[in-house]
Amino acid sequence: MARIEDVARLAGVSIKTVSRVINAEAGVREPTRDRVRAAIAELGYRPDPYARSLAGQRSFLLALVYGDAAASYLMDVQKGMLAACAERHYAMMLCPLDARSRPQSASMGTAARLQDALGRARPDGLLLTPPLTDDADLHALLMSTNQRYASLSPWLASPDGHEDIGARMDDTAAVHELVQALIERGHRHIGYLDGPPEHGASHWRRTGVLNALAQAGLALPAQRVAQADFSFESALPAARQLLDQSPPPTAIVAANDDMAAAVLRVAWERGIRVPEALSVCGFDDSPLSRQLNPPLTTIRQPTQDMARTATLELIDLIGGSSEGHMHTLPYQIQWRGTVADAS
Amino acid sequence: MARIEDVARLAGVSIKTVSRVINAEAGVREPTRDRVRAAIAELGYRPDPYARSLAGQRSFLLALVYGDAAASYLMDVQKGMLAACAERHYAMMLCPLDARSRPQSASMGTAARLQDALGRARPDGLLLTPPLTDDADLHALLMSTNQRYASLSPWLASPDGHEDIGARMDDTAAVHELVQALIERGHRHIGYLDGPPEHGASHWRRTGVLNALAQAGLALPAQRVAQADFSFESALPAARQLLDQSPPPTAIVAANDDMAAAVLRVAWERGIRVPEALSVCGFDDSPLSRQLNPPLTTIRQPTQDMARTATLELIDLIGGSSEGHMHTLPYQIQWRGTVADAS
DNA sequence: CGATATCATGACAGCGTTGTCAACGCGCAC
DNA sequence: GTGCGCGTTGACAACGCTGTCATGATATCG
Repeated sequence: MARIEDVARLAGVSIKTVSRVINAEAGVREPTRDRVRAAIAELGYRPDPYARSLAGQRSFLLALVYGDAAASYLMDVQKGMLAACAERHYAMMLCPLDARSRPQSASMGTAARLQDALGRARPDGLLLTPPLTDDADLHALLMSTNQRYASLSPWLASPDGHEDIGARMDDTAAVHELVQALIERGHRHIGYLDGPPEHGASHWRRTGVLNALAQAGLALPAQRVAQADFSFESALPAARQLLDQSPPPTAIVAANDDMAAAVLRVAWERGIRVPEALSVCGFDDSPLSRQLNPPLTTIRQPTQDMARTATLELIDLIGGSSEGHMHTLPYQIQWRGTVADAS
Repeated sequence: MARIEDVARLAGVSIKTVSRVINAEAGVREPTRDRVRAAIAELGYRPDPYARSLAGQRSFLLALVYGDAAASYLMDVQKGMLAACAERHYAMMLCPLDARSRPQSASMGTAARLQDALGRARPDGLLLTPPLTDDADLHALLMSTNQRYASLSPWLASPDGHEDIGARMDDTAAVHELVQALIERGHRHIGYLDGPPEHGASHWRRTGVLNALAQAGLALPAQRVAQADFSFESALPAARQLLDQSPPPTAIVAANDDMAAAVLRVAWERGIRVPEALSVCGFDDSPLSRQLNPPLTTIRQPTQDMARTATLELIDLIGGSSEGHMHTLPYQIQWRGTVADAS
């Protein structure tokens, strides 16, 4: 494998000049630069990333930090982040903080597990995905160690003066718009299938339901709300509970697609026709939503774009060319086969 | 941040001895080892991974190399690989080779893209997932650069003398068993929804169908086979094509769950009742298969275990404690609601 | 009891880059 | 002609570890 020294010899310059060319630093005359580039190409030289990291105090490595999340969501996050990494010549590593991936550390908190993982490879920055964006210990650790990081969702209970960095979408507005449309189509008995209350996602989406109902002069009685943990299985009993009420809801909004699928399952089991007798809405626009029968009405979250945007923001933050912003990306309601006028 | 020198001073030993303790090398007396460990704990010392990589010529980094694959499958692969990495103190990076993640390199072949990616971070070993396991250029590149790697599926067209390393399952036997059971339940008109012919997965699964039919004295006429690319969308026209034949098939086996979902969609559109009028089977046991209505009969692939096993094998290969084996893990047929006796 | 083998430990030279700072060459002003 | 400043380049010391090999201490053996 060629080293920088070989390139320098071939180009007839010092290794420092080669280093300058590699790092696109100023102060190298164009002809010299060209000679060096030619030498690099001829030798097929690739700078050793470890030597670079050691000497330069930066690794060109970003880590994706995540807990338990739906496969399709996480996959989109990875794609977006990888796209940004490819654009800026960064590499990307995975840093799962859920207990299952690291059985031996089940007793540690998320912050401790993160610290442990960061010892093994030292990324220049981190991208946090929900629900970890609501983990106060994690924020505290990252801020105290002066780690650069971006988030894919604002910190729900962030202290005063904290500025989120990354990208988000307006969950509340999206759900508001969705529920408003349901109301316009005649629905008055609308059920809501919520996620864990400590998750920002649950909070913002629930707020959207409440706002839309309140605006129409409607209330959300306790028996029209059920709670689960965003998983299909956990949502089955919750969906049954909602459908057991009388009068039954004519529409159910779930905080994500997996839970909406559970509503569809229960309706199928009971012979309740969707959308004729029951409208169902999800959130995420996962592949699942298109594969269900009938296809699910849901809110498209621009997950890939958000991840890419947040990652670029993170890279700029690391490079010092930005102080860090939180970008808000547009959602889109996907009207599909699970919604009809209230009968 | 503490360095090895600080630990050495505190423990009253040389840095080399600390290095020995960190790397669990032999030749350090137990009391000394304890003093060093205590010093490490007291300082909260974490060896710098880049210095380690530079000096030691190894990175404790593994890369997952993949092309286009279903989200849930890839997620399981990641989980299994991450579990193995955590056990052995390796870090893991992602190396997607599909064109979308690296738009600017759309014109490069997979081998060239891999080479490009390997320049950015130099993993000690790679894990290849299908369908890249069938990419001859990739194998050639890896073997010529003497890279260690393992695969999650054998190389379909491997040259003589090539020994696959990693983990697999017996696709052919699984599908054989599944189709045999369909035949026993009275099905005689069985359709098969195939994947791309150049994929090993397509080949082995199709072979399973053929074997089972042949064993029962049945043939697989051309009009009972349709082809798609493993995606839901691509399988919709293929499913229609199968159901347009007369007599229509009483059962359709798809080469994966997404394509089986497409069969369910078309049946739903046409009012064909599943399983009463049509039995449907998938392959993968993805979350989707459980969320469809009715839930899909499918073959459980122990993806996570396979990935973990293959990764451990890879690590042993890197460490020289194994010459590399291909492990075969057991499958399991998940009988669910989409199969009934032929009417 | 001395010679030799074995074990535990340390000194020191890399590993392949980047950062710092000095040196050099050249043009321009006085 | 001399001096100054700027743009360009290079020498060399880090960066924080591991590998090699020498050294001293201890155990083994005849």
